[in-house]
Amino acid sequence: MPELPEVETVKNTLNQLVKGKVIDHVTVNLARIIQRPDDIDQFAFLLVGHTILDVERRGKFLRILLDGLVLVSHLRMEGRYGVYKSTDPVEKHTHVIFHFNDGTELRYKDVRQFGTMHLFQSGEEFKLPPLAKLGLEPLDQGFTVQRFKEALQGKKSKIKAVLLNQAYVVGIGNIYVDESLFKAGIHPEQLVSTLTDEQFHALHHAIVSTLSEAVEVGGSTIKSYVNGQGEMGMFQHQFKIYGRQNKPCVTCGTLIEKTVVGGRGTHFCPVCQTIK
DNA sequence: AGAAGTTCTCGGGCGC
DNA sequence: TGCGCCCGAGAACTTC
Repeated sequence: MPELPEVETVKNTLNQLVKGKVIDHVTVNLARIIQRPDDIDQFAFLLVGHTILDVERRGKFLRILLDGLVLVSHLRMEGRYGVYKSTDPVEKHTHVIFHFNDGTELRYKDVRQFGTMHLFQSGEEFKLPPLAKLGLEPLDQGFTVQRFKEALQGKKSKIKAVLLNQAYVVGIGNIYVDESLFKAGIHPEQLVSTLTDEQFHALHHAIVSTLSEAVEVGGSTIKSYVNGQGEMGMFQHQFKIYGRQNKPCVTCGTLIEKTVVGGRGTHFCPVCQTIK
């Protein structure tokens, strides 16, 4: 489900909904979600009595900051958070519940069960997986064309595969990579080593503008994504290439094609996106 | 039936 | 030979 704009939106809504709440106890219904510590009872025990101070984002990960602890959460394909009253019926696929001392609770639902949670002592989270070795934040001030180019320097793969690799630039997934490559006029299979300076500039601009515009409208909802308040994103209405196979390109009218690149469904315009 | 917004691991290949 | 890097395939799971 979520790429950077969706996770950013979840972060914002969680900050409105759970900041300052104190955890009374934690229920784990599906052990595989909890990656750290190994023991889910220990995971639940460690969180008791702690207060949520803030929610931040690193790439596609949420960092839920508590006093002395950090919960690192990845939604993978279909993970979602919601705040409920403790008396509300628990919906199917609810795997983790953080019960607060005010009669509300934060619930994590995940139909496909791919999501992960790692609990760390504050400050430890960046030294270890999954946050260690993540790439540049594309919406940070420091994400310049120069640094973007340096991050991709020496890579021999296709540009789409490299952009999806979170070790170089974080937050870009299958929707925004196709949208960004279309906007920059670059074919998804062009090798990084052959990109011109002009293409790096165009791609940098396309990534930043596409992600920014998506954040502004709350991300994209294809089928399941909602923010922490159950609201859908709106950016899917602005897709120019993703999911538009066999429809005319908005620029030239040529029918958009769909192939597989790096194992992922890939949409592109065969006229606007040529390999240079 | 096959694909879905993600990422990890594995085996194999290449270049230095 | 060893290492690093890269690729593709398959895996994790449920729903449509």
